[in-house]
Amino acid sequence: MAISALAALAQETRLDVFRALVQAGPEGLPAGAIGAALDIPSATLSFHLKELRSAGLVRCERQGRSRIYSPDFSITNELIRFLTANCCQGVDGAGAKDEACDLDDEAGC
Amino acid sequence: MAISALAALAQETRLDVFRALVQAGPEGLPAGAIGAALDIPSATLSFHLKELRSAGLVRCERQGRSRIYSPDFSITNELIRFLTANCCQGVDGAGAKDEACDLDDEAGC
DNA sequence: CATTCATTTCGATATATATGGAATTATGGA
DNA sequence: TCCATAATTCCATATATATCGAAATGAATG
Repeated sequence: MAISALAALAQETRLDVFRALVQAGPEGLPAGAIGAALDIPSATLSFHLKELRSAGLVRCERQGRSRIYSPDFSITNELIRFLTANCCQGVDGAGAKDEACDLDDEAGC
Repeated sequence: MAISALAALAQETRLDVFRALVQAGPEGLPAGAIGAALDIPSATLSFHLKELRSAGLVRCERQGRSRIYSPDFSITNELIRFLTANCCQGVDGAGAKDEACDLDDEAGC
């Protein structure tokens, strides 16, 4: 599960779409509205929505000629639990430095 | 930041490597030991370690002829904060269903 | 039933990622 | 200096992802 959820969110457009749906709340949004708001061509949007859907991050229901997409938080919550357990090991990590990650700190390595 | 961290973890081999490092703790592990433990060819491993490094998820320091990799939790912690804020919106989501995500629930959509 | 509107699928194309053998670059001894 | 070891880079190759116009599907409506 973790991999597919991570992969689904690891893409600019898709993350934008998902966040828009989170903002919209449980009511969700019709595909067209998402595309209009984020300026994404319909074919592209459809591709990404399918991706989000198959990762279980969004649900979809028909309403007239529209399709209403809405966020499903169960997977994100699982993901957060997974990351906390497997990738942090209780380490609370103080205050998240804002480094540029240049690859050349630590010089020689 | 979120995108690159998500992308770095959204890959089986890389997630395995990162988890191994988390398990190993702050002491870290030499590249060779990781490769041996997970049975990954050196070139492949090197590729993934670079990827993890450029996402800021691991640090690396020389020690003799080895290179010791260790987990850096600042980014994962940031990531968790990000997901909580942007992808959950306080919704606690009860108990994470374990559905198979077949794409064909909800029938027609 | 023809038309319009919302959205998806198809299909062509471009780009990015993953894999791993072979060559290369350190580094620590004998 | 020469050799073995540890790891990286180089390179060719395979596979997966992203993009988006055009065609197809499906529902509402006159």
